[in-house]
Amino acid sequence: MKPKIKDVAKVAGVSPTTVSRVLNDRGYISETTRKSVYDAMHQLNYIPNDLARSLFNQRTHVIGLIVPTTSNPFYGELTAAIENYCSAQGLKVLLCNSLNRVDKEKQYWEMLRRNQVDGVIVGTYNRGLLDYDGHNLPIVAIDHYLSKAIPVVGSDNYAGGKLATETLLSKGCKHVLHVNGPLELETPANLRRKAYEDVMAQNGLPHVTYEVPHVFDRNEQERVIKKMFDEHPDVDGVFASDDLMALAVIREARKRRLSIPKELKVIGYDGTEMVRTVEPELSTICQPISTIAETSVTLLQKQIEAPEKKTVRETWHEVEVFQGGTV
Amino acid sequence: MKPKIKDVAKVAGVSPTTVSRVLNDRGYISETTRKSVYDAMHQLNYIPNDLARSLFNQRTHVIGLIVPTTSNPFYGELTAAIENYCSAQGLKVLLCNSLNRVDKEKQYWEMLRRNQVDGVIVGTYNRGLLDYDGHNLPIVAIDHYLSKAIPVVGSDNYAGGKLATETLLSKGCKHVLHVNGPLELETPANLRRKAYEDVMAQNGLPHVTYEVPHVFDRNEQERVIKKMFDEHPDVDGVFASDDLMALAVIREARKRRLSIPKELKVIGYDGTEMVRTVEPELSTICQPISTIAETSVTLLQKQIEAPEKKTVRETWHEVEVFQGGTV
DNA sequence: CTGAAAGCGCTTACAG
DNA sequence: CTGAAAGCGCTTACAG
Repeated sequence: MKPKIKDVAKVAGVSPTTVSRVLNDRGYISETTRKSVYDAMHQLNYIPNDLARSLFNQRTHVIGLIVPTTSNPFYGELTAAIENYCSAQGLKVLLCNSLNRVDKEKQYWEMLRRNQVDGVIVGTYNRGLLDYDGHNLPIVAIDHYLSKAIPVVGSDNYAGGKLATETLLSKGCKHVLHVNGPLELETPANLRRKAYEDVMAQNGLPHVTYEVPHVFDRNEQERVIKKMFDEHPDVDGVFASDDLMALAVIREARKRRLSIPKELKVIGYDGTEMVRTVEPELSTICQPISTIAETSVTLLQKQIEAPEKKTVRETWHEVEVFQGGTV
Repeated sequence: MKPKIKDVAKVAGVSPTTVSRVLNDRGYISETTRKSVYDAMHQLNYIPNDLARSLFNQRTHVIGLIVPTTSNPFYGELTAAIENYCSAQGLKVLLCNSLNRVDKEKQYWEMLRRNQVDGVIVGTYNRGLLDYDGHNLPIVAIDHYLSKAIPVVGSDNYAGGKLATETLLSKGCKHVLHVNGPLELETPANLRRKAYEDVMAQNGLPHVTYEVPHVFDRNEQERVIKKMFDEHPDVDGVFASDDLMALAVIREARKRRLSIPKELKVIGYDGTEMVRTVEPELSTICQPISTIAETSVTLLQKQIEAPEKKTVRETWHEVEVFQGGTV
């Protein structure tokens, strides 16, 4: 079967200890034995068993990544960015698509622990699911407040919401509405709404937010958007809390024969490569996905290396407005 | 630190052997000891160490998944579908985004072996990268021929290409062109082109295929598409080998003030949820992504359970045409 | 510079 | 019905 360290040792004419030493480049080894060990490894096509190493070292170099689903372009890109950065750092990622379902997420947490992951990056939130503090597992959250102790990374949602709203107003909108996903207070994304409301208030304008309770439900989204147009026939600007929502708004607007950006201006949030490719017309607030990915991984690594050290609690990255043609 | 089986045994007043037995539900255990073991496990908040189990069992229940990148909607959805089905089967997935780079893919293969994965699902191909036959690792490929022995799963590319081309012709197109990705012979996706050529020939029409050599390069894609329009001003139908390409064609057509579908008809391939949501107008050939995902996992599991048994070499799933408004 | 021994946390024959 | 022992493939003190 698969050659093990013992086999390599036999071929090289040394002890397993020595083979392990050259493998890990630890201690003094004479050049000649080092060479003969390497030769033996090549000859046998030896591949170390990371399970055994991890068991001993109490370190797997595996992290868990929990996202709602890689089907969503934002999370698909975030996942790619995180995994890529991890692989450059020698970290491996165990992927978990929670589908925002409590039962699935719970199961994933247990699975990750059983597999002794060194840490986990979470892009979901299920209230009260986990005793997030009563653990000793390094965790970094993306755009979700899990607990007082867990670092959060994301785009500067407040600045983004402000930028979006101000962009609409600066283009002459008078009646700006906002569509958002589920308004849980734990989501920093909620700051997008807050910023919208603040800016509107500062300009002496009323604000109205429409909520799509179940985020990946297309029909419900459509229903809410229709309602929005029905209740506000005079709307001239919409800030959608993500690009898919913005595109849905645009589709509905077209059905109603509203010309964009003349009669209605629309701006989204996220600015994924995907949406930018498929619909370059869409004006949006771009999140720096790869920066968010790198920061999350780096913060996680710091926690892994030095669990006792305090880490930065919140990291918000700058956003940019992308001027497409819908604003 | 973390409680181990020994700690549970001590609390329950039994031997580690017995704890292991109730954990694995193997052999006869009296109800009373079973209960006391469970109680001890709860009390200590015991979580089994899968590393140790895997080391002994020579089975990790982890598989590797290699895709170009989850940023791409097709692979993002495929990844989600595969991971989901896996998790329902008690399998975990180690994600690898190869970015179609030989060096990365090579590194991933080694990583997966070191981690003792039970098998791997591959959605990429790098010619001659691996001695695909000189291994004993269960592998399933998605839409790529890796070697004579490795099962391939995908959509019925030939039928899809035929359907696409026939749809265009049936709508009255006379001058149909085809845009495709890199034309490696190893890709069954090449059958999409073959089908296009065959159908055109059967109808006594000339066929011209444009190739975009580097698949995820937007600029190059644009360049090729421009060239296509320049060289064929009389084109009235385009079959693009994937939806993103089709959307790029449509964008260029709009720039050239061609009205769709009146003057130009366009049909794509893939039919991801994403594109269907963002651009429901696009007519396309839909691949049954979740069926492909399930078949791949199932085939892999069969190989894992019974490595000596022959598996089906090729599995092609039916496609469907989606009639949007671009055809 | 190199090796024998013990141990990472689990499981499974083998006894009893 | 239950336990002591050996072993999965590695690594690291500890001797020499």
